[in-house]
Order: sequence, then C-alpha cells, then structure tokens
Amino acid sequence: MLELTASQALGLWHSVSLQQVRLDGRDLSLRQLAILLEIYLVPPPHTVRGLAARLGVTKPVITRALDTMGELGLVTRERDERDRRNVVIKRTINGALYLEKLGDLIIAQGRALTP
Amino acid sequence: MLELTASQALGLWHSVSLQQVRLDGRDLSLRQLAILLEIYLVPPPHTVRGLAARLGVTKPVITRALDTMGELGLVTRERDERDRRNVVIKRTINGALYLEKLGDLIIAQGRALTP
DNA sequence: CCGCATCGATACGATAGCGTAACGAAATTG
DNA sequence: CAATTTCGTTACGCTATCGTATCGATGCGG
Repeated sequence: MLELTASQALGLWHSVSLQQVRLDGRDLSLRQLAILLEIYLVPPPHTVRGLAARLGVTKPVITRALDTMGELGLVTRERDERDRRNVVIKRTINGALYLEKLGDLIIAQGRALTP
Repeated sequence: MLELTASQALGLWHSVSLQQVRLDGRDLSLRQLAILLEIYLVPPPHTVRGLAARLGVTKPVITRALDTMGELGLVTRERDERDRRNVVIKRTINGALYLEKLGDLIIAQGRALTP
C-alpha cells in the first residue's frame, strides 16, 4: 500500500525513465520490460503461452522478446520434460542483477523526489 | 521525498508496465515516454537540441519521436520566431490527458501494492 | 558582406519489432 | 492408432527506429 500524489507519481516515472534512457544502452521496450518483470516477480513456471495471455499480446511477441533478452543474458529457455510441447522460461543471474539495479534506481529517484 | 522498499519499487514498476502494455495500444517506447515526460514536467521552452542533450541521444532520435508523437496528437512543433533555426515543442491537451491517465494508473497501482 | 557555426530535418542502409498465417513436434482424444 | 488439439517457433511482408552523415536554412562575427 503506497500513497502517491499525482506530482509524485509522474515525477517518479519521469526521473526513472530519464536515467534509464541515459544509463542503460540496452533500450528494452516497454513490452520487454513487462515480460522481464513478470518472469522475475511472479512465481514460476512461466510459459510463452502464459506470458502472452498475461500481457494481452500474441505468442510471437513473447518468442521475439525472449530471443532478444536471451541474447542479452537476461533469461533462458528450457524444454519442459513433463510435457515436451512446453518451454519453461528460467531466470538468470544477469537478469536478477539487471532488475536489482532498476529497483535501486527507482528507490534512489523516489528518495530524490521534491514534491 | 518518497521511501520505497525494493519489493515496492519493482512491484510498482511491474504492475504499471503490465497495465500500460495491456491497456495502451500506442505502445510508446521508453525513449518516447521519457521525452514526453520531460516536455510536460520541465518548464519550457523545449528544443530538439536540448532534449537530445538531456536524454543523451542524437538529434534524429528526437525528431523521429516528435514525428510519431505529433501524429498521435501528444505534442506540437512551432518555429521559434526569435531565432528561426529553433523549433519549440509545445504541449497539447491530448498529451496532458495522456500523462494524467498515466499518473492515475501509477497512483492506482501504488495503492494496490501488497508489500 | 562572406565565411562559419548552429539548428532541425532528411537520406541512407541496417536492424528490430509487428500481426497474420502456417509449420513441426508433441500430447490427447475417441 | 488416426484425427485433433496444443505449444512454441518460423516465415512473410511491413513499418518503425536506429546511427552516421549530410542537407538547407538561419544567425553571427570579422
């Protein structure tokens, strides 16, 4: 439970977006970031189909995002041995670190807010 | 000044990103959103050059983003009559409404946080 | 004036993402 | 087992954005 004023809310988004653009060359899209956060903040297992439904997008969108973020080392894929049609998305150290930095950035910018 | 825990920070970003992807078809990139917030939250005047420096990106990035967001009615451009080399970026009703909705979304998701 | 700097826009080739449709592999069903 | 469903991926054509380089227009300084 977190009470925010309109000024605080947009101010926070502003400063964090700004720093994210300036500091992080990876330039993840909003969709990619949403997928990444979903994978790391919601209990597994995560599948392509499940993520697609959750975000309200088509499956190729998820596949592509996983391709890209996989190359960046932010996630991994493994076949589900119990049902080999499925692919289970796994977290990585790199991904956890990436989100930890994002969290630190949000906290820092929240602290620096002058409402 | 806003005190956030790591869980709150990422949880907030998660839920807002998720809703933004689900509800807003416009799908602004992080760069575009950062530009938009800069225009609306920082006192004018705003120029292409200034925004480029502020975000740490090249000028064509700003021009393209303004093209796109202009078509969406989120910003407008006007030549600066005092120095006709400059272009001054103006806010629009539509843009203000868009950010107001975003603010509402952030506030609502902050309120719904279960830390 | 006339060079020179500055501004935003444009051209260019390359890359990434999109939605729709179809595919192969694997599981389920009757 | 054959037929069907389910799952993730790939193919396709299209659009948007990227970075670099350059452009035309405008202002400025000697």
